[in-house]
Amino acid sequence: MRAPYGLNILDNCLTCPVREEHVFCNLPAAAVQKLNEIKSTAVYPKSAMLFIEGQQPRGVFVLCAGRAKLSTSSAEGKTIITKISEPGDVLGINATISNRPYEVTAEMIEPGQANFIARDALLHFLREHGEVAVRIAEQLSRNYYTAYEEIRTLGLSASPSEKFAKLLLGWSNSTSNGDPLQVKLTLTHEEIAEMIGTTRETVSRLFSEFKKRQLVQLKGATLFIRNKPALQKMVNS
Amino acid sequence: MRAPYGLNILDNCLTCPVREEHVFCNLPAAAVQKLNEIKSTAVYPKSAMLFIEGQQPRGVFVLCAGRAKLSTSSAEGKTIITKISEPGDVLGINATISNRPYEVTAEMIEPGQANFIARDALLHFLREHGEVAVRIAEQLSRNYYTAYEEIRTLGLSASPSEKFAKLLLGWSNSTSNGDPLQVKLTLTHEEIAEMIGTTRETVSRLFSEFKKRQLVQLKGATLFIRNKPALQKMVNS
DNA sequence: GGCTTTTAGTGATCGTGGTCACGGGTCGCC
DNA sequence: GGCGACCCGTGACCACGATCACTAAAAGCC
Repeated sequence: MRAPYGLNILDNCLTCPVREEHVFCNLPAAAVQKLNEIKSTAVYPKSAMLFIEGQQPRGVFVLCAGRAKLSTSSAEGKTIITKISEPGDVLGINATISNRPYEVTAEMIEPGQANFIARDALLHFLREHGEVAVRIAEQLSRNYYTAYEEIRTLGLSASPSEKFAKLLLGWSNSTSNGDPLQVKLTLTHEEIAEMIGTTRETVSRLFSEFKKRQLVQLKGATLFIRNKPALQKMVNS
Repeated sequence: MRAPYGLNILDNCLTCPVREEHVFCNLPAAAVQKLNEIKSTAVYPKSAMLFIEGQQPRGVFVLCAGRAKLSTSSAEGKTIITKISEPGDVLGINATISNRPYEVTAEMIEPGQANFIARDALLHFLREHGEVAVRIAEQLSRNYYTAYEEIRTLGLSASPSEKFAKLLLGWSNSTSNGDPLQVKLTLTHEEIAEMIGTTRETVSRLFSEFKKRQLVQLKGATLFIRNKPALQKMVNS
């Protein structure tokens, strides 16, 4: 069976490959069973919005396939991307737990699939399954540390080149498959600019400069990191 | 009895004036009793460090008197102040709960007093008193939202004047005593600069400019906000 | 295959805010 | 009182990156 957008529907993406930070993985069978009852699965095209900054929290989304960008923007239209979420991530958890409006907008940047768990059902489920509630608390704590890192990056590193280098190193470390020195580029320069708080043109120039300085090399959509120590020295915080 | 630095020692600053966000206020008598057993009180001079960024978490500090600045700094010596903590605030809670190194440095900017609760004792106490654990979770969530606001400020508002206006408005809203249009200035220009990610000189110039534009007026150490709408229009995010 | 739309690269210009330098003011301390 | 440490104000200079403008390339789309 083929879903729209050439995507295979996954029967149950709650039972995902083990990744330590996955909130809903490696749970007791009873909990998984209950989760399957209260979740609903949907397929999303590229550019679909899972939720929008400022909306009342309806519940959480567990990303099964495809990636989503989390962003927030100002009245003047300037946008910052705070995170690129990958399959396994739980989106909207802070807003849902504390019952405040979603603080970010979640938009699919690839076609994908996600499970939705409504707020009421989730809270009820958490009360019954304390061990999952603990996982949620840990996730909240991790979110805080991630946000904190972002503050350090934005507040302490002055130059775009520094932030750019930090972003590249972050990508090379979190590379899911194989060689940590090659990174598949999937974002536009515009999106990269929104991640490091600069402009598209500056990102273009940074790529040129880094290539010229032999720090990186570009083959197709794959970026090879040629001089990791130099990059690390630029970051050096 | 007089403590050093002309400070009265407070017998029990856990029973503080009610402020909604105070984690340890308005607790059942049994919990307060237990807290008093596991806490220890100390007096700190100005510039004393409660804990330092990167240290293993020893426990939490409940600030009773005096204020502390929370800051983080980069290898090159650049520093950002993320928060000015007031009496009643609990410091070091994220690190202590998640057992990661303190992410900030807490330094007294006035002589003061704080209760210390060691990590083990606190965790044991939380297990016995679920209602306090819930308060802690709420506090963690608040911390996240505060951090998130900081990211928006740093990432979205380009100009120092915008961030400066936002800071002033924040102060005027959180003014503890009376008139929200007058603010007691207690930080040096240097510290203000570290809060909005700019330099001391720029802060000086911003004060001059805002005074010239009749936005604010300075009498001694008190700042009067003369044109709040104009300030809000500058922020406008 | 040719069309529009999106993404990338690059030059020219210009403003903002960082940096450096210096003078004056205030507080605390021997 | 006088000295030193720490703040605060302001001018001059300059580099960096935002903005604008335009072309080129690549990617969807009938």
